[in-house]
Amino acid sequence: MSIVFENVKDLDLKETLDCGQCFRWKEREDGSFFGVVRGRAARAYMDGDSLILDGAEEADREMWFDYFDLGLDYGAVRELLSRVHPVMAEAARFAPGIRILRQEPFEALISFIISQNNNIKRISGIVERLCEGFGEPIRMGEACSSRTEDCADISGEDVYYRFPTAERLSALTPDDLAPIRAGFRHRYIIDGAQKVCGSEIDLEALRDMPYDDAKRELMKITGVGVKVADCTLLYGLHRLDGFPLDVWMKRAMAVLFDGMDPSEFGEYAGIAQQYIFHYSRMNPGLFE
DNA sequence: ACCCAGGAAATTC
DNA sequence: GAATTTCATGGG
Repeated sequence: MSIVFENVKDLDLKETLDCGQCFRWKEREDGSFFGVVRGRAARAYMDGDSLILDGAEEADREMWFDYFDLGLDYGAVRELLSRVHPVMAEAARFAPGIRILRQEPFEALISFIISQNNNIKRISGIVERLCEGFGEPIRMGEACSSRTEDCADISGEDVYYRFPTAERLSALTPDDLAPIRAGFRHRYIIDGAQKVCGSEIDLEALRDMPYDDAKRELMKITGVGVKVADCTLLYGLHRLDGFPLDVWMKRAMAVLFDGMDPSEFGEYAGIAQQYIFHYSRMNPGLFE
């Protein structure tokens, strides 16, 4: 079984899945990508302007549509942003197939807690070990309903794992997380899980809250500062006005944009940020 | 050995 | 309060 979305514009899977916004998609030998989203596993590839999701079920069509943000005209957004600054136009032209994914809020939160003072390759490894160690097993194309381990690895089929729930992670100790080798971030992960599942923080409520209020909520978590909060809002809650400033972005804004204020990018600043981040990271010579 | 990695907390000045 | 150090881990 598979899902096809026809006439998809402005989507390049490599640019979108390998630009530092998500950490669970793996590129295969044939150029397709395998990933797990909201407990659904799929293999994604483009055929012309059709997006194919092998292993996905028709019942999840809307979920996948939302995940790839297919309802937004990124061509129009690119034109809008490109008028703000010539370097912005250049960055958008460099990777016009980037889209901002609608990831699960909790997954985005934990992933970007892990991202601090870390590199993308190692972040992916830690996230993978976190899922394999503490996530529910599923199988290609069908969510595994069993809550025990014995659904895994009986048939010889490959087994995949959901991102762990806040409930599961909230019950752990830092030592329990030793196998994922995230070091000092272990207690941050646990604190985030505890505040989310103890309803101290309602992630869904952050969707329609003034941006700065939502950000302050997230920063109640130990290990969540300004940048991780911005990433959680942009990638997990699709707050496209968010503008995470990491070392690359600070340098880019200072050097390439002459200290311009990000708010000048308007309601789609977060998309601008992603074009600029990717453009900078792929062209480090710009800063020598 | 040293430095850096999509930072933030803890400590010091 | 602002500046500096520390925090695990792995790769260059």
